[in-house]
Amino acid sequence: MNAEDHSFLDERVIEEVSRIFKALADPTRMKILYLLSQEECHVSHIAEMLGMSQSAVSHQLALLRTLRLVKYRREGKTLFYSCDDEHVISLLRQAIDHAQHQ
Amino acid sequence: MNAEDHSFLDERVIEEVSRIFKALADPTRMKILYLLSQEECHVSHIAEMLGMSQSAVSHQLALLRTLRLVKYRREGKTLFYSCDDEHVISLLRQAIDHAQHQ
DNA sequence: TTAATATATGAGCATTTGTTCATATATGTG
DNA sequence: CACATATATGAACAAATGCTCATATATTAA
Repeated sequence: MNAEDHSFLDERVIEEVSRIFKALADPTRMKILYLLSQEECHVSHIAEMLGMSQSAVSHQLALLRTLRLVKYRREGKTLFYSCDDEHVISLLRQAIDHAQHQ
Repeated sequence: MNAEDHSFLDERVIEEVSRIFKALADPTRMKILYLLSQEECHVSHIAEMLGMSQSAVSHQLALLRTLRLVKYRREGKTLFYSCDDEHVISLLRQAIDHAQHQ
């Protein structure tokens, strides 16, 4: 097969997919996304559930926000986060299912 | 929701899924896997197609081998690599499709 | 055996990443 | 207003990552 016969990937697509997989590749972010796929959570609840500092969780949420994988709503002093990309959750679920059944 | 009401993930599963997504998160490895999902390739062919050094490609192939995402067969001096995990290719394809249609 | 070719691998290095610590910002309360 | 609470954010730092360069290994041919 020669180069011209291949279906190549657009560099933009490669970067976009890379960003998504990078987001999913970190255990902390995986846990956060998995948690948020089950219920809307406020920041300190996530921190408590994962046994992590508020700061560490907040930094990771900022990253997930930048990637538009999560969104939030404010209720007084509290911010409630939830998933904002069902497709990414679907990828995560599939990978988890596969890892669990092997 | 309390901690005991959650479906938590086994740490082993989290690490396993993290390894898979880390493998997919790098543009070079994505390109290699995508190429190998289309055809069996020898190392220097991959290097040429991706415009990368033989060494860089070989290092990444070593990593993908460790994760059992690729396999190879020898033919003389040449090693032919191919994909060894259809599920991971499926995850990659889905992510690519999604990135392409948005 | 010597040389050539294909690939693998170790060391080194610059960049990226994920955390902590300290502090800033935003909202609500008295 | 002052203060408490919830969250965000910048700086710093250690660890992980991906490449290059030099060299090792494996196979084949002369």
